[in-house]
Amino acid sequence: MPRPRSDDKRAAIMAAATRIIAAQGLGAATAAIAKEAGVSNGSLFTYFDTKADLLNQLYLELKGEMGAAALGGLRATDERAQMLHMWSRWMDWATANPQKRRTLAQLQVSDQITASTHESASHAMTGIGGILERSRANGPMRDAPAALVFTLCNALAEATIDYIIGDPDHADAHKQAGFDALWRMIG
Amino acid sequence: MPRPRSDDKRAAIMAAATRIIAAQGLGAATAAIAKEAGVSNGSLFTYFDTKADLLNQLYLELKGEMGAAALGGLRATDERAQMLHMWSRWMDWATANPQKRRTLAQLQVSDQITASTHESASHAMTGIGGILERSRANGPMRDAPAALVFTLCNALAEATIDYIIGDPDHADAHKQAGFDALWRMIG
Amino acid sequence: MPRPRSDDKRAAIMAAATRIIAAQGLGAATAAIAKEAGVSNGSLFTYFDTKADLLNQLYLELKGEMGAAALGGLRATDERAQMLHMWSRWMDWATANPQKRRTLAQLQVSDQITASTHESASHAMTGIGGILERSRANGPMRDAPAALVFTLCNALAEATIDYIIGDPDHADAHKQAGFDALWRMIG
Amino acid sequence: MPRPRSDDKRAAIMAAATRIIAAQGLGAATAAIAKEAGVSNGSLFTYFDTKADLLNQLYLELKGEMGAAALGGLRATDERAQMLHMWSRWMDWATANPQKRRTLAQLQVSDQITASTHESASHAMTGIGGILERSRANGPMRDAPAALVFTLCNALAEATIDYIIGDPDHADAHKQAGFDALWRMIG
DNA sequence: AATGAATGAGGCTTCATTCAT
DNA sequence: AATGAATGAAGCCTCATTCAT
Repeated sequence: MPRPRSDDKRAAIMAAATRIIAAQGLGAATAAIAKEAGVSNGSLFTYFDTKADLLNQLYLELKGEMGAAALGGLRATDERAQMLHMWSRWMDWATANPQKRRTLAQLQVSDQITASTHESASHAMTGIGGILERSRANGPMRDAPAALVFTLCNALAEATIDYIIGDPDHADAHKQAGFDALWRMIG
Repeated sequence: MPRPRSDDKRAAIMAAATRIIAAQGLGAATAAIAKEAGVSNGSLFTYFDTKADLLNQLYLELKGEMGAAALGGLRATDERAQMLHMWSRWMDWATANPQKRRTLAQLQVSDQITASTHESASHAMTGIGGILERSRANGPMRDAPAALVFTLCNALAEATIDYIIGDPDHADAHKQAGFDALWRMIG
Repeated sequence: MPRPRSDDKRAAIMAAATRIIAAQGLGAATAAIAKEAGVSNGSLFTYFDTKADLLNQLYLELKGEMGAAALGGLRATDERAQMLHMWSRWMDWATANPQKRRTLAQLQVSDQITASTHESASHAMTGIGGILERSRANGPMRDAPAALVFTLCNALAEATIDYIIGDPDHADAHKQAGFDALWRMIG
Repeated sequence: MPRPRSDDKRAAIMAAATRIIAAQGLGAATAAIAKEAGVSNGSLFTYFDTKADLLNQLYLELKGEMGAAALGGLRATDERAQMLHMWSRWMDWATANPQKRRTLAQLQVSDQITASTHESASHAMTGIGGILERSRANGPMRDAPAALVFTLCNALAEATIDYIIGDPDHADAHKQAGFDALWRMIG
């Protein structure tokens, strides 16, 4: 299958998938996604070989977007400030894009996502990982495996986001509380 | 008097569902579950009204079992010791029952699980919550919302478990590292 | 299968079947009928070998009851008076027992009812047939085949009943109009 | 431009349904209908949303065809001649299309047919109703409700058809006998 | 390339009937 | 005899994917 031309259409399908999956879960029919994208049933399969393929690419894209959002506007300050900045951006992106967040969460645990996709996705987090490494370099977790620290940090972020989404009126307070907890953990 | 409804059979179906879902995901066919349970296709539906019903009950059971495991053998010592004991038990259960853990994780994010089921399930965590409350009573998070603290703690546990499962050779070290992180966060 | 003893239970099942089929159609589950009869699932099959068997017996019973109702209280008067009396009783039974009527109508067209059952049922109509024969003996249809006359008469009755049920406030007028039409046809 | 939805295929499904239902009753499986139509299992559902939908459309079509058949070739003569012509056509259609007739009869009493479908179908009978109205305008049923008259007439027709189908060798005689009875009733 | 009809393999669930108790 | 659990064959419908146009 040759690379089809219209990137717009591809993007439309991705966006539609995000919306539909957020609403209906991963069981959503490809036909529903195509319709939401304003594209025909069959066209979807000229852009993605397979439903699983679509899912994997969507995962990569969302994860990448999230990572980029977290890292945007970073300036050269001390570790704590950088970390806080990143944390804040991360929370902001998640609360501003609840559908993307929700879909991403579903994809994360889906068995349709390949191991290799998971690995690629982790690259999107490299930047975050770097900051994290520097942040913990002199803290109590300095000797723990990097991946464990990263996993813990990620879990904290996800939990905080979940909590914020459930109680958006106190978003800032929760955001701060989450960060403080994080920093106590690693800083 | 007819053949009475057998608790064994119900349990067999639950166990089979755990195994099959761990292997195939929530999309697993009821027929596959029935077969694995050594029960006929239709019998499954005399024990559970619906596939969703089975899933909800399974969620409740697994969550309950996990909560009970975490709380078993608790003795009246200081908070840190209690918390550590609980943490340890929790990790042990999870690593000893990877399929249950995996299935539980899938159920947790499934949109088939009712809000009311989620609520019931949270009761299984009450005991854990109590210890957690006492543990943080004099710590840095003493003023944070209980639910947020709980969410963070849970996330830390899940992340640690995930990590342990991925690298079981150093289970004890990771378990300890996770707990230290937790304690720094709340203790 | 030996004839089971409790005629009460048999009757209860019949009555339940009448009610359930009136409400749900012939597709009604045997389990639903059993439940309505206050009898267990499996008991139904000690009274009737098969669902089709139940249906056939029910057909026979309802048809017989209807025939008997039509013929009750007949006195030796002239043909027209007898016919009118019968017609009136027939309509009355049908309007007083709408569920039986409705179920009977469904059974009449069902392909589950055997040819031999249909034949047996026709015996229940023998009495009616006799009166009909005498009524038409000197009328315009005196030379038509008896069965055709009977069929036409029956159709007229059914149609009139249908109409009465749909507009019960003018039952008597419709009853009379139907009879007059009948008498013009055969009398 | 995709393969357009084929009217032929739709018609084939309708025809197949007529045949299969005539033979097996309304319980016939959609798969059987699809197979008889030479169409895939799932294709049936691109032409009809639901089995009930198919049934309703089939009812409409058959009823319409029957009504049209009855009214074909009508000329401006007196009422009795028109009525006879119509009656004759009606009988002819029914005897020439026994499967359609049989299926139509099943549908007529099925609870799958919507009230609104029944109403639409009655429009197909409007023409017949008109002739009937003129026919009875000076007869003994001139003051009876139109619907009742129609119901009776219809019942007579159905009964006559049933009888003819059961004894096709004397079709013409029965046809005439039925009509004479009708005319005595209303003319 | 785009469209949407066509395909047919399953999936969930129902149900008549049988069977252990 | 009575009960209701057990069985497994269908049945309706959905859906990813293919294909004719």
